[in-house]
Amino acid sequence: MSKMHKERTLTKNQQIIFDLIDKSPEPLKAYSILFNVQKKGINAPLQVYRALDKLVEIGKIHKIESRNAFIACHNSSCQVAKATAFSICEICEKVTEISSAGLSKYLANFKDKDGMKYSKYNLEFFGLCKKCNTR
Amino acid sequence: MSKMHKERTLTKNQQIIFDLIDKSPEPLKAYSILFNVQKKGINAPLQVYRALDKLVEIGKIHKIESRNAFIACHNSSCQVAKATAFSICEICEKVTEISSAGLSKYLANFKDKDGMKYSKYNLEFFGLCKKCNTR
DNA sequence: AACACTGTGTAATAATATAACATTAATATA
DNA sequence: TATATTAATGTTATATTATTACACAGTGTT
Repeated sequence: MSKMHKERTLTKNQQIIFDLIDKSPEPLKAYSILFNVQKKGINAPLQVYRALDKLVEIGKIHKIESRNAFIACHNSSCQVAKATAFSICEICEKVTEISSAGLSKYLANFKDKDGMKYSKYNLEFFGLCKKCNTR
Repeated sequence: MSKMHKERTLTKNQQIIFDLIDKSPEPLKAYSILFNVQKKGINAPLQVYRALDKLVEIGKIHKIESRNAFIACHNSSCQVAKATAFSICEICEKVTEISSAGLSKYLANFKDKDGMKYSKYNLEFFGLCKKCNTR
């Protein structure tokens, strides 16, 4: 077997919460997640936040900071949450993860005035999605 | 008089809150602002949030989304909050607004897979600042 | 005057997130 | 196997961030 990505086994709570986010067509908020998993035995905000923290840490989901919401990672190249870019529609709130080799290369190599490089970034673009743009 | 940037006159609350943020060496959170301006007659969260919203809207301050904090704009070229970039030190939490013509040009012209351009963006870089990096 | 618009003041509450503590499960390694 | 260690869980309480709803004041129209 070749040296491939180590698939971490999720714990029960992590799996429940990841499944929910992964199936969702839109970013989910922590308390909306909570309400949706209460039937599965997850009762408290902290249980949700702990799973979310870990899932973000291992790159299975991303947090959309401007919306306080979470989305599954659909970018096979980002095993860790260190370089994220999204487009956000200001009308319908549709969020899409951007995977552009050019963009990620540009940002990963970006240096500030002092020549400083950074280990992580998060970029959120805002505008109108195709559908909302032509309405 | 030439066609220069129209300096909007801030209202009393807006001015009080802008002054506080503008003098601060670090991003300020809404409730920390509230505590600091109570002696000036601003008593309620909503008064703070309303001023913050307006100040963000007219580009006098920016919100650091990942920190829920507000910083004065020190980038003369951004009269409106439509294209922002920051570096954030993960140790000391120092936040600096990045003004790079190259970066802003690259991002302003960025098109996604569908050729879609976006009207706004917010970019947050994370890493260690110079000081923390050499400690 | 009547209207629209923007901002203010206040109280109440909603939404987001963490602290603190006790317990249990999983992993590692002696 | 025992035991030490780390990671995850469960629960209660609480802190932090942000908005809703309503009454009113100032300013500039028409």
